[in-house]
Order: sequence, then C-alpha cells, then structure tokens
Amino acid sequence: MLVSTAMAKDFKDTLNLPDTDFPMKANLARRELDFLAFWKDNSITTKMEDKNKGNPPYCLHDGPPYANGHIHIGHALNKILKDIIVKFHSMSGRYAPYVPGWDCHGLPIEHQADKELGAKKNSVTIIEKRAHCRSYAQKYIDIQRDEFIRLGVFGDWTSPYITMDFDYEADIVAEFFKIARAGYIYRGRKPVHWCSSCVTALAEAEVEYADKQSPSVYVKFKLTDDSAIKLFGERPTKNVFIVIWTTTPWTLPANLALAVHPDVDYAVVDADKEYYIAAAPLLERLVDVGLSGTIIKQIKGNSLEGIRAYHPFIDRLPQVVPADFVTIEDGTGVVHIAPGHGEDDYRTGIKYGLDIYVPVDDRGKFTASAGENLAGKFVFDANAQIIEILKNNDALIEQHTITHSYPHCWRCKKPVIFRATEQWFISMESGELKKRAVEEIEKVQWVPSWGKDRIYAMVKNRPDWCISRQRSWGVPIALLLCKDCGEAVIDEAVLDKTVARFREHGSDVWFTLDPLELLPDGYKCKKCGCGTFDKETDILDVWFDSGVSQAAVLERRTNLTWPADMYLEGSDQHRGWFQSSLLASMAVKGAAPFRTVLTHGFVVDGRGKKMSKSLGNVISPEDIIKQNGAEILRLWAASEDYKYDIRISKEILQRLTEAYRKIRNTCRFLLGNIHGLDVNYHPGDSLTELDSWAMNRRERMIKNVTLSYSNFDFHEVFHILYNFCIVDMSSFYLDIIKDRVYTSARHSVERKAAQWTMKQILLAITGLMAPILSFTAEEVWQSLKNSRMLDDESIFLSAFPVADAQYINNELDNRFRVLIKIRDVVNKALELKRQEKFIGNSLEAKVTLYADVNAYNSLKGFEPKLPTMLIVSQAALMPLDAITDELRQQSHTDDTLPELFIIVTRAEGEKCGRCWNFSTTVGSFHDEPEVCERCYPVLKHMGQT
RNA sequence: GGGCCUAUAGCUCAGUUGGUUAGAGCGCGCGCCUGAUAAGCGCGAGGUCAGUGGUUCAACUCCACUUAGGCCCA
Repeated sequence: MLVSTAMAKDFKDTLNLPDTDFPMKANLARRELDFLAFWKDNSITTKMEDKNKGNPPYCLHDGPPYANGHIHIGHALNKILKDIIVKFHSMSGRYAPYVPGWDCHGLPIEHQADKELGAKKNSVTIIEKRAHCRSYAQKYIDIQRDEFIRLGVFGDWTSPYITMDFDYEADIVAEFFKIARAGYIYRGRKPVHWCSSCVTALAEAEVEYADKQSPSVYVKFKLTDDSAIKLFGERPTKNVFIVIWTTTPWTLPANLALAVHPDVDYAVVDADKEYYIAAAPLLERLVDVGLSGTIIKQIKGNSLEGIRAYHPFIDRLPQVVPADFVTIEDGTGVVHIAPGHGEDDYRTGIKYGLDIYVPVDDRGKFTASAGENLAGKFVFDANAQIIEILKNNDALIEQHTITHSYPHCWRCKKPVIFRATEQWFISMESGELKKRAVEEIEKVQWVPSWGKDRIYAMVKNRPDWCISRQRSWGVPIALLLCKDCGEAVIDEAVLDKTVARFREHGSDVWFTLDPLELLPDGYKCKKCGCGTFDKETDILDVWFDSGVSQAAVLERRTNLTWPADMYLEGSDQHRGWFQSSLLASMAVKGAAPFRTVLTHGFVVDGRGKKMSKSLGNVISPEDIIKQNGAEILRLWAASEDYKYDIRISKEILQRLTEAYRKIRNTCRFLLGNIHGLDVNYHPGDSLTELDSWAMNRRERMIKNVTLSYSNFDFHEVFHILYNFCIVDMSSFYLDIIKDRVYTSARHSVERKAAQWTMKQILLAITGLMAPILSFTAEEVWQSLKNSRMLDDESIFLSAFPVADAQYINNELDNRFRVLIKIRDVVNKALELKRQEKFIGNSLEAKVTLYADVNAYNSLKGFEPKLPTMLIVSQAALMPLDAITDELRQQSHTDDTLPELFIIVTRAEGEKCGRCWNFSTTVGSFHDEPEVCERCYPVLKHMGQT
C-alpha cells in the first residue's frame, strides 16, 4: 500500500467561509430577556409609534382581560395576534398606538376578596370590602402586565386603561346616564336565584347543586266550558282536565299559564269519569300515576293555544301557550308557568304579556296576595298545605316524593328559590335599538365572515339587557329614587354632579354621600312632588363597564380614534364584549364602535379536546416560555389558522421549534456570508441570472406575505416564509452559490453580486418575520447593526419590506421552474448512483443530458452554468437523437420528464484540493499542483487586492 | 335540545366555478457530506380526503343524515 508522505495541503484558509457571531443556538428563554430590556430601555415602542405620527392611524382596541389569575394560553394567543397586527401596521407606516386594558369589577373578584377576608367578610363595611377587591384586581393587573410584556407584546403598558380608575368609573356612569336620558332604561322584574335565608340574590356562580327531596305532584286543571266546547266542537259529556307535573307546588299560587310544545301531539284520554289531556308520547309512563284510558282525540300543541282552564284553588283562568322549551323527557308535556318563579316561565310571561307575579317576599314567605291561608308561610313549608288544598279541591292526581339535583346557596347551603325581583334594564325596543343594531351589523366587516351570522342571530333573539346586579364590587347604578313613588331622578344637573363626584373620588363615593348633596335646594320629585330620595344600591353588569370602553378609551384618548379599526377577541365575545360594545355605542352614538371584528377560536389539545384540569391536558404559556421561549409561542400563534380551534401539543411545539431553527439558521448563514460586503455596494448589472431569480423570488415573497398580513392570514405568512427558507434558499439558491461565495476571490464582482443578493434577502426575511418572530428579527437586526450594515436603532423603527417591481420577472421564473424540475430528475439519477457507491458527493459526477427539443431548448440557455446549477463537476447537453441504444439502456429517465435521458459518469480529471470540483486542469499548475484553473488565479492574486 | 363552526398524510397547511394517478413543508426511514456542523444536501415510504347515503357522465369539492369535536345558549 502506498502511503503519501506529503500531507495534502489544506486550502481552507484561502476560502471565504461564513463569519458571524450570531449564535446557532437561540437560547431563547434567556436571550429574550435581553431584547425585552433593550426595547424597554430605549423606549422602542414609543419611538415606533411616534415615527408614524401624522400618518393615517390604525386603531386596534384592546378587549380587556379580567384582572383575576395568571394568563392562560388563550390570553397569550389573543395578545400575540393583536401584537402581530399592530407591528405590521406600524412598520408599514400607520400610526398605531396600542393601549391595553383590564376589566376589574365583578363577582369573581368579589368572591376572591371574600375568600381572603374569611370570617371578616360579613362584618366589614362595603367600602372596606371594595378596597379589598380593588387591591386584589390591582395585584393581578400587575402580574398579567408582566406576563404580557414577557410575550414580546408592544403597547402602552405604563398607562393602560383600567375599568376601576376613577376617570373610567366616571365615564361608565356618564355613559349610563346618556342612555338613561335617551329613554332606554326601565325598571322591571326578572327572576333570579334567591336565598331567602341570606336574603340576597345569587349569581349563577354562587349556586351549587345538591340532592334535595321534593314533592312530585300531578295536578289537573279543569277546562272552562267555552274551551272544552272549542276543543271538541260540542259540549263533551265529561269534564276535561289538562294535567301538569311539578316539583315545586309552592309556585302554583303564582301560576298564570300552561305551556305546551307547539309540535308535540297531545292526547285526550277517556279515563272513565273524566277526560285528561297530556302529551301523547308520555302516556305510557303516565299510566303509573293513574292516568290511563283510551285515547279519543289527538291535537297538536299549537292547536291548544288560547285554551283556558280554572286554577285549582285561585279565582283565575290560566291560558295555554305554546313554548319551544317544553320537553317530553318527563312530566306530562304540559308545564305550569309562574313567570315570577322561573327563567323559562319569565320569558314565556314576557312573550305573552303576563304579569311577572311574585307572591313571595324576600324571606321566602308568601305575601297577602297569595291568600289568607298561605300569607306568612315559608314556601317550602307551604308545599304540604298546598297539596292538601289540591286534594280537597279534587285537583291532585298523584303525589310522591322524589330526590333530585336542586340549586343551593353556596354560603348557607340551604335550597334557593327562583324569585323575580326589581331589576334595571336597557330596552331593546326603545328607539328601535335592536333593529338598528342588527342593521349596523351589516356594515361591519366580520372575520371570518360567519361571525356576522352568529352575532346577528344572537342580537336578533336577545331579550332586554338586564344591567342590575345586587352585589358590592362594581359601579353603582347611580340614580336617586323618589322615596314615595320610586321615580328616578334624571335631571341633567344632578347627573352631571354625580359624574363629577365619581371622577374626583371614584365610585366609592356613592355609598357614603347624602342624596341631598346632589340635589338642588328644595328639589321635588317630578312625578309625585315628594322631597325625599333613596340611593339605588344595585351595581352595573360588568359587561356594561367594558361595553363603554369605546367611549371611555377610544373617545377619551386623543391618540386613538373612534370607531376602532379593529376589535379582536375569541369567538365567545359575540355574546360578550362585541355585543355590549355595539349596544352601548348604538344607544348613544347610533353607530358601531368598530370597522372590523376579528374572532379567533379556542385553544384545544392535540386531539381537539378543550383544556381542563380534570383531563390534565392544560399547557400554560409559562411552561412554554420556560422550555421553548416566548418566540415559539408567537410562532405557534401565527402558524395555525386561528379562525377555527387552535391545537397545541408537545408534537406541535416540537415541529415549530424545528421550523424556528431552520428559519434562524437560514438567517445565520446569510449573515455569515454577507460579512465584509461594503454597506453601500450595489452590483449594478453584475447579478447572475441565478441572483436575479433569487431577487425575483424575494419580491414575490414580499408581495405574498404583505397580502397575507393585510388579510390577517398569518398562517400563510408562516408557510410562505418557511417554504422560502427551505425550498428557494437552503436547498437551491444557497446550496448552489456556496461554491461561488466560498471560492471566488474575496472582492470579485461575482462574489459580491451573491453577497448583495443575500443581503437583500436577509433584510426582506427579517422585516417580514418581525411582527411574528420579533425577538429573532431584532437579534438579526442588531447583528447587522453591529457590523455597521444599517443605521436604524431597532427593526421596529425600520420600514416594512416593499416589493421592488424591477426584479419581478415571470419569464425568468418560468425558465427556472423547468430547470428545477430537470434538477429533481438529475438528483434522482445521482441518488441511484450514490446507492451503488459509484459516487458520494455529487461533485464526483459528470452528467450528460440527452434532451428532446423542448428540454434541450430549456437547458440550452443555462448551458455554461449547468454544472453549477446541478452541483456536479461537469454537465454536457446533447440532443436526444445523439443517444445510442446502449446509452439509453444505462440512462435514467422519469415519467414526469420522458423526453430527458440522464447518464451519470465519474467526473473527469482530479478533485481540486481547494474547491473540490473535479477538473482536468488539476495538476497542470507547477506551483499549485493540487488546484484547478478557477482556483489557481484566485490563489495567485490573494492578498493583492 | 337550539344557533354558529370544524373534520384532507404523524404535525401544520394548500386544494381555484365539481373534471386525469389528492399537493407542500416538516417529522419518519434510508443515504451523502463534514468548508452552514447540536448544521447542510439527496432519495423514499406515508392519505377509503371522519362515516353513510344521495345528486351527477364525473364528488375532497354540492345535498342529507351519522359520528367526533369547539364556542354560545337552553
């Protein structure tokens, strides 16, 4: 065996290899903190806004998260999407200040405060309790603010809007007063959960369900003669009864109607002595309670409308009404309706103009209106007595005791009742509010488009807005009510004074002030002339607080505009904030506060299931930031189509981390290779065709990415950028030009042409990705800045890339499309030879292409560059008819290009020790026997210029 | 139970007014390179387009139902 005694000369130092400090490993979790500090210390957000002052504004109005608890993944998604939009528009030259906000009042915080107060909660004053709520909310504002900033979200974090600020509270009452003065406000009754032991209304969240024993009674209501005749067409021979089932006999004194399902068949059963009416599908089961006999007639529920029956023990004629909520799950298919004592009952009552009748006081005792026998009796105790009355009046068919799930008070654990109480409402009919709101929905752009159908249906079917809450932590419904007649004072001077007080002292002032302080001397009720007034103690629904942000924030702040260009929230807000904002705005201003409303779906796990503690599939932003960095979270938010559910899982994050690395490495490679290029260098007309093609691809990418951002299709931005890095750059352009960039003379025009092209591409990628990959874009930018390649202090103070039309070249793009297709087939041919161990590196090969006239012509234009483009040492182009049968046998061809035959042979000559291409000239230079004809002159002139 | 929405390779997405063997990138498998190196390149295998039925010469695409899932309401 021959062993060469002379070591092969190492030419590595004579090459122009990439040179950069930009690390391959991002170390995001730690490095992100440096960029956050950089942005903060240099007020980049403010500068980004100020740069565009005077330009057309773009106002994205933040929907306030609730100041309770740490942020979850949904918050992160929402804020990141907003940030992407704000940064895109800012970089594009729009004046786009972003003012974040927090929603602070409401029950959940009040509950937390109660928890912290413990036993003291019942002894503290309302002012003390509210102070506790305030500090609780403030604590979470500060926590969430830090968490949002950590995501890289730019915004006015030093002066966000906070719904418990005195000014904001004053604006809430001011808007409420405007609505009141415009005549939308009225007082009515509505059933709420009521704890008669605690003597208080309970919110849904304060109710817990537990088993309770209740009487189960079947009660018959005798039809009036007129109704019986109407039903039978003649006077029936027996009395006719309609049968109901209830587990709350105590609500029977409040019964005003009987509901049937409009589409269900009801049967008249001949039970020997009398006729009974009940839902036909339920008859089989009703046999058990003694309701049996032969069916003599069937009627659709609809046809029973208007039938009247005698109340079993009160002088009253409840009517039959059709209602969709009636089910045939249990009971008789006929539901007894007490509008003052049930949600469905209430709605039915409103629909048919029934009285919202409540013969029960706030301690759960019957009032005189229920009759002498019952007055003063506690409702649950009265059940037995009522059953007794039913029996005596022969109205009871059957009774037993059942155990069922029933709402209980979470504090005293006693069963609660449903009881209508006085509430304040915003009327949907007054001033045609609902009609106008529905019309306005048409004028707004909804993204995705079905958002319109959704909110349209919701507004169209919604009842009047109940804005009363019987709680402590909120903005009072600051009205003075006449002690005698209850009329509210809505004199402008009084209301203005109230607002001024709120602005100075906050809404706490309401609980301490004397009504006389607000009233002019000797003020009398406009309605009854009475001179004494009470303060309303209800507070406003928190949806009202945030619903007026369009006034308290957009109108207040001079740097923002009304209406907003964009509201962007989860799709649950079609019922929430979008609607409360729309209604509040319509009532006062007659127009929607937003031009575009964008909704995103909810975050679900990898299998599409919602996240829940019990399923154990919750992923927190904090964990992702720690493990992968906020940048990966941002990439995640951008990479998926948020219009539907957005999935997150270990695998998804893994894929994204890899995608991130690819994008990062592409940037790093570009950075390394443009090293040494003069800042002002311009290649003139020295770009190679390949460089021009790369520029052409760059401009297309800019165009497409810009369009996708404009349409809020961020997942397209991600795919376009990512594919550009992989397909156009890494595996094609960059792979090919490595040879030129590494081996050409350092200052040769051909090398600089490639460097300049790479610089343009890097700047484009960096700018395009900045709204999404903000940390990394800044990192690249700072790296360029350190090498004095550019001046702007931050990527966010630079302009968003703009496509340069001069580089768009369809003809070139099409020619390269053919080349790339041919290259794919050549790669396949090379791969086969590689598997045979005939070659390793593709530079060991020479390819000969036998092409028919089409392919031949396509390739002819590339001919001298073919080895470069294919990354082989030699490439020969031959007309197809020059191929022999023998060669055809050895050739490779592919179905996709049947007109092309490829022969792979060993490259001719020896491997150049410097550029690794094979060449017959290697060995012909006496002083540098190991290099080829391309490298020889480079070596000779090295160091000269 | 009602309203709105979703279902295309392991993952993220394309799939134009219904029109050949359903595409991309990643991941995976195999290999190359060792001058982007905790990188880079190549090749390959992956899909009853959730299911059933219908309309049509033709359905991932249109219609109905079913299943699974999401939001809002009941």
